[in-house]
Amino acid sequence: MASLGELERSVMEVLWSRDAGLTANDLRDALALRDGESGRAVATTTVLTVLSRLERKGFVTRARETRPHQYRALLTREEHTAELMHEVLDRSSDRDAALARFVGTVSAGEAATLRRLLDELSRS
Amino acid sequence: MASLGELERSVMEVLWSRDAGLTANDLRDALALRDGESGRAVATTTVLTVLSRLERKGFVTRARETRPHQYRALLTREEHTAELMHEVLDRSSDRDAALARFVGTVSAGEAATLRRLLDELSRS
DNA sequence: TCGCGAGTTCTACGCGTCGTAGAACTATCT
DNA sequence: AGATAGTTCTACGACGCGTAGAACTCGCGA
Repeated sequence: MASLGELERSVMEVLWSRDAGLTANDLRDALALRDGESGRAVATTTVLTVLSRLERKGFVTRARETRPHQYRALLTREEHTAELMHEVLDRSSDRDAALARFVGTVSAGEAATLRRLLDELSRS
Repeated sequence: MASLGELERSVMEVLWSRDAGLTANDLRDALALRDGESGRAVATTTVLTVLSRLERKGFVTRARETRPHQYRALLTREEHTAELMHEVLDRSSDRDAALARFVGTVSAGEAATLRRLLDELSRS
């Protein structure tokens, strides 16, 4: 999976935080709000450029029917994260050893979460 | 953690595959062998450049005492992978949900591995 | 001790990506 | 048909990376 730049990531964050389709202007406004005073005020065309790139990279689809095109994320944030984790794992030659390292470094709470999830998995 | 380019990754692969310290020439040779006919024959200076960049990025240390400097990876490949997985997970706002997605998409064998690892974890 | 050669650092270029956005084009509504 | 909102095209500067020659340094052998 291609990786994301700073602004590209921010746009994805906004798209993930709302699951309705958003327009370029919605996104421009959301970005302006999100970063508040700190001052990321980008032009609408800028947003449109990154949206095109995100579309090309397969992160975003747009509805071309409606006139202000509606943009939405193809995957949920969690799906995206899971996919990235798999990708990282796939690059490792010894997946089990890597998993062992990973499990060895998760917090106690997350270990519990993992146990519960695996439990549910085996029960179904 | 900074990300790696193509050649940078190849160099790390070689360093990970042998745990002794390697010199730039060792690495040049190993890269030439690895890719066999397919023809990645890089100059020693090229290797040295990427080694410097890898050092700057914190992936590699070098022993400056010996004259042909000895380079070695700072982390094992598994540690590196685990760290990347954490990094990915840390970017997610809902870690548990992301973990759930991840667990939901691992193979049966890996699920078993995870159970065993978590078991060992709780036993210690 | 002095220079040679292996090894290292410096410098640089070309390409690709990303943030950035104006200019040019298109579609819609009145 | 014209104004206006929206979209695409084009472009530029910065930066990362592959690539490697040029310049420099250091230790060894004469």
